[in-house]
Amino acid sequence: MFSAKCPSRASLARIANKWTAMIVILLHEQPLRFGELHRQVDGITKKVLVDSLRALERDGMVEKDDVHYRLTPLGRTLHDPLRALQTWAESYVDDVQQAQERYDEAADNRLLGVAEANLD
Amino acid sequence: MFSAKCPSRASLARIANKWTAMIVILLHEQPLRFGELHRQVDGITKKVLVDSLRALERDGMVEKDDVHYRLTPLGRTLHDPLRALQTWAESYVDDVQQAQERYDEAADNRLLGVAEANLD
DNA sequence: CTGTTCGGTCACGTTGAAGTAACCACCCTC
DNA sequence: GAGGGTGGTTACTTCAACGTGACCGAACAG
Repeated sequence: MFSAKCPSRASLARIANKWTAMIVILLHEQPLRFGELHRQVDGITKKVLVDSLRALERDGMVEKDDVHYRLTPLGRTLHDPLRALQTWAESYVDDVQQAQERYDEAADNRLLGVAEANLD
Repeated sequence: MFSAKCPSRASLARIANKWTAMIVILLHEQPLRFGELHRQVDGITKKVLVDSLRALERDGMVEKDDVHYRLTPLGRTLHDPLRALQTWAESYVDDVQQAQERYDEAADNRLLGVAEANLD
């Protein structure tokens, strides 16, 4: 798994990505047309949405039935793990932001310290 | 959450990434030194490992105690969701690979079909 | 039959993540 | 005090992801 050429690591790289997560979570609620997906995943460009959907189709997670994209059975098994990630992100945003502020402030203080030292 | 400027989406983007997943899973077993991490995460370069660890420290998920990197309490809450992703990847690699082969073969056949049509 | 929306494709250009290699301070040993 | 391992930093390059805008065929609306 931690070996560079292990296919399960490639597989992890494919699913551990924000577009995959958002698309799978949206399609789990209901099949959607291209345009509906495009509107719901705010800020995604057509190109990136097309590329993401093609990749998900290739990996057997999404299929297109006429005009609607829907999860395959394989894709449905992915929903819970990805949903858990999303839930984590929503639950702990604040802690993450506070940690970032503390870290950046500490970095600023270190820079100030260096500047003061240079004044000596 | 699906809004482009929502901070929880930024947060999701940060944790939904293969290096984050591998590092958090390894550090959950035990604190590790830089060199030990570097050896276990096969194929990662020093630069990328340094960058990833700095980002995780900034986000308050990892802290460095003397020479050992360890998960913070916040980082520990991330383990289960990421572990679930890893488990999924290991469980379904074969299905994904088969889907890819089918998809690529179908694409080849479409190309052949076009070539035949051109012969007419 | 004209215009419009939908679901793309194509040909770029730009950005950000990752690779490469050289260098460095610190510690340890011998 | 010379040499090796550890834990980085720095500068430069490469590559994949993403953005942009123009175009296009099919469907449908008027």
